Amino acid sequence: MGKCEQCIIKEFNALKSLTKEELMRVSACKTGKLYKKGQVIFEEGETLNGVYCVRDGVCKLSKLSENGKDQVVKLVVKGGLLGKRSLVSEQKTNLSAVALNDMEMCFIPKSEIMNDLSKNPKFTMDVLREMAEDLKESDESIVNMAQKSVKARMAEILMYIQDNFGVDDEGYLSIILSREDYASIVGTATESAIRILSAFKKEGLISTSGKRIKVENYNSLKWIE
Amino acid sequence: MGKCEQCIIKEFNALKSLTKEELMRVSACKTGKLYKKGQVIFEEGETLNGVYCVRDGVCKLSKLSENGKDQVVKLVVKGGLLGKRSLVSEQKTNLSAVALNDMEMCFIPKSEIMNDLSKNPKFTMDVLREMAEDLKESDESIVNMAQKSVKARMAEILMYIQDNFGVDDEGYLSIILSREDYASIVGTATESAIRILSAFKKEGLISTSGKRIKVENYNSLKWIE
DNA sequence: TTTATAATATGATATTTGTCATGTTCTTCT
DNA sequence: AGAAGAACATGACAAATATCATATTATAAA
Repeated sequence: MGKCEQCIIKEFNALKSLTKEELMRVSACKTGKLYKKGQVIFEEGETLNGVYCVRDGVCKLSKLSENGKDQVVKLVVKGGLLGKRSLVSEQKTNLSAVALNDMEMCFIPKSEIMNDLSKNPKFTMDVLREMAEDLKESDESIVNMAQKSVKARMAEILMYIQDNFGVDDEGYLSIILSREDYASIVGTATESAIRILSAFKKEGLISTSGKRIKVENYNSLKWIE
Repeated sequence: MGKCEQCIIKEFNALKSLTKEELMRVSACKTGKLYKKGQVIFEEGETLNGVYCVRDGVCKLSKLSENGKDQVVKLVVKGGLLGKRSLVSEQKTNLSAVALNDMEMCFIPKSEIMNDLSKNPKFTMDVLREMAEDLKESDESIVNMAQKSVKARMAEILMYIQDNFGVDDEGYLSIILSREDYASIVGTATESAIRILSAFKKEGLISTSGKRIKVENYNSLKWIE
C-alpha cells in the first residue's frame, strides 16, 4: 500500500492539510480495505472508530426510513471522506454506507487522527469547511425534496451525476446505478423511477445502453418541472 | 448591553468554549440588534460578515425554491448561533433568516472571531460539533421529506416544537406559527397544511386557541403515517 | 366603530404519485 | 445452453396532494 505523504487522493479532502509528519504517522496506522459492489461498509447505528478515505469507486450514504425504505442522502466518490462525524461526536453513525461498485478505501483509526484535529488548526478548519459544504448540500436537498416534483428531482440527479462525477469515453454517466438506486435517491417508488426514465428516453432527453445512461439533452432536463 | 463573559446564553452554543479574555474582546466589539416579528435578518445570497447569537425569540432559516415557494430548513431559538458557515467560507449565505416573533440578538463581526477559530482548538471543535449536529438533523429531514406523508410530517413538526421549544403555562406550543409557516416547514401547500391541522383538531389530537396550538394526544401523533 | 386586508377554512376538481399485478428482458449459476 | 432469479417495464387503479374558487373569521388601520 502507498504512503499517504505521496498519495494524490488526499488533495481532494481535508487530509491535505496535515503536515508531512502527521501524514507519515497516519500512513503507518492506516489499513487498506476493499469492498465489492453491494457490500456494506458500515451500517446506521454502528460506532465508527475512524474515517474512510475513498481511493476508488463510489458509495451511497443512506438512512432507513420508518416506512422501511432506504433514502440515499449523498453519493461519495474518489477523494471523499466517510465518517467525519465520528471524529467530533461519540454518537453512533446516523447513516449507512454501501458500495455501488468495487471500492478501494483507506481506513484511518480515530485515535490516530483525533490528536491532529486538536493540534493542527489548518486541518480542523478544513474538516469544518467540508462539513459546512455538506450541510449546504443537505439543505438544498431538503428544499428539492419538499418543493420539486419527482420528475424534476430525477432530472436534477442526472445532471448532478454528470456534473460532479463525469461521463465515460462514450458519453455515458460514469456512475452506474440501478433503477432502485435512482428511486431511493430521488425518494420515490421504483416503478415511478422506471416510468420517468422511460419517459425521458421517449422524449429524447436521455438514451440508455443496458444500465448505462447518457444525457442527450441537458438543457431540456434543466427546464423540467 | 451585558458582557459576554457573564452572559448565560452562550452556554447553549460554541461561544462557551472561548476563554475569558477572548470573550471580553468579543464583548467589546459585539453589537446588540433587535428584530420585529416578520423582519428579515439576512437574505439568501448576502455576504455575512459575522455570526448572530440569539438572545431571545425565534427565527426561521429558509431557502427559496425555484417554484417560488419558501422552504423552511431549520428553526433557531434562544442560544442558537446563526451564520456559522460564514466563518469558514467566503461564500454568500445559502439561507434567509426571518424573525418569527420579536427577537433580541448579538452580532459578532467575523474579523474578531476568526482569530479565535484558528487559535482556540476547543472553540473550533465546538463549532465543528454544532455543524455536525446540524448536518445530522438536515439528513434526517431529507429522509422525512422524501419518505413520509405530509400528514406524518405535520405530526412530526408539532412534536418537534413541543419537545425542543416547550409549551407555555397553559400547555400551548410556545412557538406560534402561521399556517403558512407550517406549510413551508412541512413542504406543502398552505391549504393542505390548514386541512391537516383541521383534521387533527377534529380527531382530538390537537386543540387550538387563536393561532396557538396545544398537543392533546402526543402518542397518537407519533403513530400517524 | 367601521373598513380594509390578511389569515383561516372548506369544497370541487385536477394532477401527481403510489400500489398491485403481470409480463419481459437481462444476469448469473450450473 | 438452459434454468432461475433479479432487474426492468408497463397497465390499471387507488391514494395523496395541489390548485382554484369562494366563504368566513381575525386583525390592523383609519
